[in-house]
Amino acid sequence: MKSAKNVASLKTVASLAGVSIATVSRVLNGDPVVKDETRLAVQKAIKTSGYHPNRVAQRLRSTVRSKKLIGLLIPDIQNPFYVDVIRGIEEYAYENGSAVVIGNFSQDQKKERLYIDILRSESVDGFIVAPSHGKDQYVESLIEDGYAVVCIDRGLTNLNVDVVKSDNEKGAFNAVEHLIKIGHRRIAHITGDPSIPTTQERIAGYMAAHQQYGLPVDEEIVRGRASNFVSGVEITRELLELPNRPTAIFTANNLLTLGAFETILHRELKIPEDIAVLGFDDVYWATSLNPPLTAVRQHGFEIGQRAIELLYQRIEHPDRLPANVIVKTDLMIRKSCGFKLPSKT
Amino acid sequence: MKSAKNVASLKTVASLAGVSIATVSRVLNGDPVVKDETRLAVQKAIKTSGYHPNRVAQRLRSTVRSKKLIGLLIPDIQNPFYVDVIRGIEEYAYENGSAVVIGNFSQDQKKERLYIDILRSESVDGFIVAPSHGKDQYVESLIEDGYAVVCIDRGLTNLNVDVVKSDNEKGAFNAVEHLIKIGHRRIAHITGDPSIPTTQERIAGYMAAHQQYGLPVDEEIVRGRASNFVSGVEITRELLELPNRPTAIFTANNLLTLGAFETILHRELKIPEDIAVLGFDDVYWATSLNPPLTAVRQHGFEIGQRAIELLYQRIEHPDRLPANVIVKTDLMIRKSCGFKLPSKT
DNA sequence: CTGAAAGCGCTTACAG
DNA sequence: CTGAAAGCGCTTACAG
Repeated sequence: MKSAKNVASLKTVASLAGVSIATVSRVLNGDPVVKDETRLAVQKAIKTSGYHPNRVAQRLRSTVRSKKLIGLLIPDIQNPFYVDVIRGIEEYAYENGSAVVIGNFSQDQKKERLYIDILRSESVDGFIVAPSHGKDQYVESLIEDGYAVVCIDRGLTNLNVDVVKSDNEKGAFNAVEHLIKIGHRRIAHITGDPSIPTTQERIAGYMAAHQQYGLPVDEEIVRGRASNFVSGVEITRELLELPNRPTAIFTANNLLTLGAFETILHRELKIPEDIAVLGFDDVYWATSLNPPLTAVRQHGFEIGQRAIELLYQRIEHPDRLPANVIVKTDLMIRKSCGFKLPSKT
Repeated sequence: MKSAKNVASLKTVASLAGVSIATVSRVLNGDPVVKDETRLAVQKAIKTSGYHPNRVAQRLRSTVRSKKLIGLLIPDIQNPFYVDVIRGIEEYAYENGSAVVIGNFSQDQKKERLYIDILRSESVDGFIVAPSHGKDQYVESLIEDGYAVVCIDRGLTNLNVDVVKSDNEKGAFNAVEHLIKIGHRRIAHITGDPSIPTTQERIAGYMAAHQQYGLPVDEEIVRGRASNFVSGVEITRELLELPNRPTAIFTANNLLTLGAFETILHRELKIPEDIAVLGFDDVYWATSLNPPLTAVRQHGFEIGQRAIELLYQRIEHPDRLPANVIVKTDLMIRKSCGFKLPSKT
């Protein structure tokens, strides 16, 4: 019997209940037309046979789009922000009987494309994607082919599509404003990968705060290459070696923050006395850092939930207008920035 | 054209190439019987039509088990250890054309069961599971029904099954031995959920080290309830308030470590001078903690890779004997334990 | 109210 | 070497 999955099918149930498979199917789909007596018999047969519908066959057959299988394309599963997003999506999916296929493409476009191909051929009912950049043609083609698609974290420049993301500009603005208010005048910004839209939005917030408070921007201390840990380490090092060192660093994501923290502590400099650190992305280990990190919290879980809600709606109403949901961020003030800047110079 | 996925099928390709769908199928599956001329024509038609096989139909049709779709059941996607495992599995799957469906059941047995049902009815070709406990009947039933199953992190007590996991006992032993060697004599152990096998194995390692070095164990400072952050906070607090406070704490996973760290720093105690901390699970933020954490590194990525390799083998040879792979751990010595215990008392 | 039948996109003996 | 046909497990008009 090994390796033989003798699963009950419609046929099993039908013969057990003495009806046709069409009738069983109707009962399963809650068709009210079925006679009560028949329904009861079928339900009993379903129970005793331990029948579970075969979703593969369902998916192959049905022409109307259902919500059984959702494809999820994540740029980096190691980033806790995306883990929160995933949890938000999964919780909702779970409650509504959908399954989620996660493809983690690790910021690799070739991998992203492979996953899109696979998920297409698995006939997923919809996609939730963080496009690798603003004009991601593979994601565009998905929409053009009529798939239900919701973007998270980043939108598409050429196409009008449902998007759910944080208010990056406002979040960055609030962060920098906070630094200014507690006395900082020379604030560095370690940005993420400049090609990613989010990076640009956070830079915009940084600039806007300077503008509003009449502070000049020194382009020399606004720099970024990749969005990863190594980049955080390197750029922090560069900043610390500047003759006119900044008094605060605003990092654009949690990996960069980690790089900055490690580099600063390694040099035996004190946070925030020698240099303050404020990071975009609040994460679960932020309060265990020493000192605890002041951070811009993104609501990843909510972003995930809103995204899948929109996806459900999109599947039901393919023609409704695309929505653009901006989720607010919160500034979590802890100790890594200090309260008042020590009167220096 | 909106919402109408006009995808090329075998039929499209067949008529384009002027052959039957059977022939197209043969070409796709590399059947050597096809005439070269025909093959070329078909291949050209495949290209021009942009054909991609429909995996749903393939899965429905084929009786032999393939490796196209792997189901992955993860107890807690927020735990970076599992994220590493996922990455290991995914990388291998990606290279071999498999897709991975991840179900994150959040230590919730009901959710685990739902996901198993869903994945069953998606006809996955195999499962990789971390069973919620040693006698997880739902996982057992999977094996009994002939599915290919590989367990990670924890095995099954009643059934002989492929297992890949860390050498928990040895890892814990090495950790405690290190603490003893640098002078600690009173070492607390904050354990994970006592019902999880891994917890027991780590406790065993703790005990073995004490035994080997002739150190008595004080049961009062070996305690644990859940495997989460809150439990880490609470138990650390209890330990710190003991009249005869331990000089070191060995925490059983990264969440507990975080709880301990935060609690200790919150009391303005110094690590390692006032109390040393050594954690099971090395994580990417461990070096950014202040002081950097001495930790037992598990090789999650490798565990994932070994698991999916075993799964592939199991699918090919359903009857080969179950393997039990134990992956070694490494002790990463950093600063949270100090080097020599300050001569105290 | 229920059943017979077609068909979703494939694969695979079976003929020829 | 290639095609016609059956069938995987469903759903859904169409008859009755």
